Amino acid sequence: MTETYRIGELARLTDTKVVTIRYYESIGLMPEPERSAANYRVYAKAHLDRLRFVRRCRDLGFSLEQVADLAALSSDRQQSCHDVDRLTRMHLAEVEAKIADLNALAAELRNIGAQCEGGTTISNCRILEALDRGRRSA
Amino acid sequence: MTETYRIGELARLTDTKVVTIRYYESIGLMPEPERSAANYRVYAKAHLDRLRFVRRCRDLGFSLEQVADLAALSSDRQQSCHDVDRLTRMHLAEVEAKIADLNALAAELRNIGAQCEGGTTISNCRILEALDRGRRSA
DNA sequence: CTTGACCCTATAGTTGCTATAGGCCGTAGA
DNA sequence: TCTACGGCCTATAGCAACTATAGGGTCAAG
Repeated sequence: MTETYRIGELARLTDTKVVTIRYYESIGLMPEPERSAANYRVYAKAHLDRLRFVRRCRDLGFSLEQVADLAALSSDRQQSCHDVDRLTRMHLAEVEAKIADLNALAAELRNIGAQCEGGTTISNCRILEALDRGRRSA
Repeated sequence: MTETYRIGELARLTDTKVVTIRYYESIGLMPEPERSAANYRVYAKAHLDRLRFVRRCRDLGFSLEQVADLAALSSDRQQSCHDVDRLTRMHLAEVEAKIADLNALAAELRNIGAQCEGGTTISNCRILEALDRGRRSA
């Protein structure tokens, strides 16, 4: 009745590699499952749920530590929602900062790339000159 | 006349940590400098130039491997500029892809965060419900 | 002559996995 | 019955790009 899964099935169901699941277990992010007579890991539905939660958080860019925090929070149903909200906001702020950084970077790369009009040899490559900015005085 | 630098000066001039400079040397990205009688590294202007180039490329998000490629290209002054241009374009494409990813992610986080209107406890936290999407059937 | 800032090497830790070696389990075909 | 195959097991090492630590040598100033 209570259906169980072996590690390979769990991996397929969650689009996770088998080694990654074992890794999550090793760092305490996944609880240790039962073992079969042959010492195979035997997972229950709760493990599948947990792994899906972890993967979804990872897809959203949370670090493993943040995922662990979120998971811990979610299991304490009496607690205030406040910390979850805070974690989410902080993460969003990080993501937005990274986007800003990358946008600036992309602009600069476009700028640098535009210097190259099919120039001839390295000796007068304007891209390298741009990369060298601050190296030679002019 | 030919001015020299010790590793700490080089670090200060390029805003790089001392250990990082040694690390660059260990992976062949920085050439091995002369040594003083006391076995201190003694750098010349060329090393400063090289390190500035490396740091600038890193700031622009190139991987160490890409930096090594760019440096190798830039030293062969007869060669065509084509490869430099290609590397830069490829990198720009990667950066743009990452920006797109992060934008999607930020949108989702904002969406999730908007669910929380100061809800009370974890047991009815809408953020966690959103993170659980796909876990419970409904 | 000792304090303190600097330098040296070598090794281990970080994050989030991935890869490899070496071996057991269970079943299906010859 | 043997054997080949996929799946499972543990343990360890490797990836990027550093950072941190331990345990020591050097050198100029007070």
